[in-house]
Amino acid sequence: MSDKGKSAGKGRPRNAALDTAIATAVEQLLLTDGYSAVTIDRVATVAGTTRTALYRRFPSRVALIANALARHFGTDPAPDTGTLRGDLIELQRLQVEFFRAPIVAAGIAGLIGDLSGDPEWSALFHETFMAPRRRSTQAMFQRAVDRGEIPPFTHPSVVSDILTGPLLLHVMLPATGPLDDTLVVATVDAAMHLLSVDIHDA
Amino acid sequence: MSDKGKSAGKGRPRNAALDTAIATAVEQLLLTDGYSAVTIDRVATVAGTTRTALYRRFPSRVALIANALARHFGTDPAPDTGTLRGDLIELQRLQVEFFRAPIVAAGIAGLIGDLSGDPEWSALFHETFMAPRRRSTQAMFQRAVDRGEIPPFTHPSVVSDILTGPLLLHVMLPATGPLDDTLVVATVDAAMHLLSVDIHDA
Amino acid sequence: MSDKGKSAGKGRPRNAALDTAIATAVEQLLLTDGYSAVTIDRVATVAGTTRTALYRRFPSRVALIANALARHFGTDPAPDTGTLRGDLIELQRLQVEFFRAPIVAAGIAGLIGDLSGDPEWSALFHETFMAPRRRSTQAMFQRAVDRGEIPPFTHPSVVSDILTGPLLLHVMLPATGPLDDTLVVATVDAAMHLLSVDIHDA
Amino acid sequence: MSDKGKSAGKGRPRNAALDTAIATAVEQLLLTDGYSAVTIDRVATVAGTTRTALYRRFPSRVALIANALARHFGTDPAPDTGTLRGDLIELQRLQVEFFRAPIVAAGIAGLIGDLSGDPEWSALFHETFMAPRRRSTQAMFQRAVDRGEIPPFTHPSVVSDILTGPLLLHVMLPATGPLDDTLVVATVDAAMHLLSVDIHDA
DNA sequence: GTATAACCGAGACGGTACGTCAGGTCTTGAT
DNA sequence: ATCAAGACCTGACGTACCGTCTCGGTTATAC
Repeated sequence: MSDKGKSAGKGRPRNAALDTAIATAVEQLLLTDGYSAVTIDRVATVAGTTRTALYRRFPSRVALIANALARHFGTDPAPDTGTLRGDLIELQRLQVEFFRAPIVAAGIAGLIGDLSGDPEWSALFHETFMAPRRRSTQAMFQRAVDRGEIPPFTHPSVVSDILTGPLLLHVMLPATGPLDDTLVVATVDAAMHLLSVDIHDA
Repeated sequence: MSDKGKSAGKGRPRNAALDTAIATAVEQLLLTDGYSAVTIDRVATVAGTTRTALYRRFPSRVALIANALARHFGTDPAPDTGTLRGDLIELQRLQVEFFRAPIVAAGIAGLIGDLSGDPEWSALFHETFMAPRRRSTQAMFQRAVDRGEIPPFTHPSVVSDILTGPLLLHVMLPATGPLDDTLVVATVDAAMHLLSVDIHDA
Repeated sequence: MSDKGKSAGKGRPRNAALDTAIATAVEQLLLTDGYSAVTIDRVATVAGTTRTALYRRFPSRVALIANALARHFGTDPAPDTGTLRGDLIELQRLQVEFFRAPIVAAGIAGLIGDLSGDPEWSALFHETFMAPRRRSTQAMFQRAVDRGEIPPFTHPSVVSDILTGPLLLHVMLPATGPLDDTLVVATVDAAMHLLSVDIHDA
Repeated sequence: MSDKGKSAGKGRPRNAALDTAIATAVEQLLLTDGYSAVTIDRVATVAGTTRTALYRRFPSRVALIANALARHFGTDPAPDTGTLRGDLIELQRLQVEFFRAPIVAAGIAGLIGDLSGDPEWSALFHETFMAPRRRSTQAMFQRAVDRGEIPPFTHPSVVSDILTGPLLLHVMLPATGPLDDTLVVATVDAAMHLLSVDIHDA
């Protein structure tokens, strides 16, 4: 999502302090003044640098913000507690942690909004923030099948939707209330049910 | 969400043809060029009028677009088929119909993104697009309780989240795939389960 | 310069109170906020009426302001003191009185500026504010010739220019200093000299 | 009157071609369509650039036009012909040349009008266009005094008023007729007279 | 006494310009 | 190759005027 890791050795090296100054500036602006306040100009000013330096690192405003959110996207290994329910609870705990991070909560709606309409960026966003968790979720299901906990399931992605969708809803529309533990339990519960019965039996 | 219906009789009346020309222009731009193309300037040009006429009707770009989406928000009465499952299926059918409308699909992500950070607008959006359906859903649950289909339930809003969240996820991130019937059935199934058992039993 | 005096008897008569309210509003705005503040909207608001009523009286903003200044344009008869010098002194006194009126001082530069480029309006302005005094000045010169005070003069208009030009300069460019009596005496002096000698003798 | 000559070496230098394109555009619009046609928008369009580039150079429309006129303001040294009369004739020739320049004739009335009410801008205008000539005029008088041509004079500025005022009057109100040589001779004549006699003797 | 006509208030309408802000690119001199 | 600085074009923002128009309602005179 960024251009980091360019320095191949030739010319003047990147100023590492700038990298962090920029990241800090983005976060600060996002938290204090909201998504719309995160402009290239203001980030540069707050970071004490110039537009040029920003564009050398990020190709666009969206990339800049996406990168800031990505820093808060845990790369924890897929949970493997031995039971499906334990795995799911842990998974949701991780997801909630991500969505509840103030920077994520402040930025994700605007980011998705700005992405919408551009399939390329949209796909990249999905691949960065959604796909990894979805993939580890699928593996989790497979382990449960292998253990005999649940029967083979033919529509695993809808379960991911039910796990993630309600969380996203709460993050994007704060008027729906806080992202609390009741939601974690309920989504896990629902997922367990869908995984236990064949969907067209229901 | 708009200023329509203002005229108390005084002054020159609004040109109704303009109202529709504007709405049409918004839809057209949204569908052909995407959310970011829906600027006050372009809408005015396409509608064959001026910025002034737009600002007379809508206080901001957000209101303009929200109004266009609201036109596609069905005000159908809460479904009442006699059975909880039938009600839920019908509810989801309505929701999917709304989210699948090309204009809604094209505009909702950007709209929610632009709303984020402004609690007032955010609340208004929620009240306009989310709350009505949520309220009729609660009534639906109550009827099922009265009929003895399900036990009293203490967290009805999480069920609404599980019904709506996954749909929103698919609309906003097209990379997750189309909004198909599998999702309808799965969400209804999950909701039925959550309503049948007490949540902390699960 | 205005449309006053229209009432031919038939319909509802003009509200005379509005006429004065408008004139007062123009003067007030001109004096307190300057020429650029005298907009149709603001005048209407301050006068407690509407644009419509203004446009019924004046065809344009310029006419509105010109009318306000004209109210301060004395229609005193051409002075006739018996001597040329006495006449000239009196004439300059009248001119200074006009140019020093706060409303005139505040409005004339802007008015002439807005007129510039439109020969029709420009001619009307000249005819209204300049020509009358110029004509009575010519008559004054003729009386002096008849009395034998001065020889016949072939370029009387340049004398008018020398009498009026310096006053206008001071009104339009306050940085040149106040419009004081020294200027009156000097201009009269200069005019007397020009009238006494033939110009190509000098 | 402008922001030119800013570059201290840093950053991308101003595009000099733009400077001239803008000046040309202003002159063209002023001459063909008049003062009121000289808007930021139109100048930018005609100059083939953008509003932004204009605002980078001039803080306002007034500054833009003032700058265009200033280009036609001769910086010729104070005339020194050896005789007061010769100096005055030469001075008036220069003034007439300035006021008769089509751009000046087209723009000065509007410019002074827009300035009126803003003492700061008004003073700057006076300092730019009026004061230099006035100062060299004072020096001219002093030389004549030194030569013994005229007695010491205590109100030199009124003579400047009489020299410039009538010219300005003719430029601003074309209905008073063209700015011809008769006016030059008459104003010089009047000035000579005022300088030769003590003013309160007259 | 009832047309008719001009007024009044309110406010919408198409235009045009304003001055600002943002995005993303390019150019310069210096490190 | 990086950095700070800043110019450049593009395009949108929201506001303010202008002068015109269309309403409903109100006086007046004139038939």
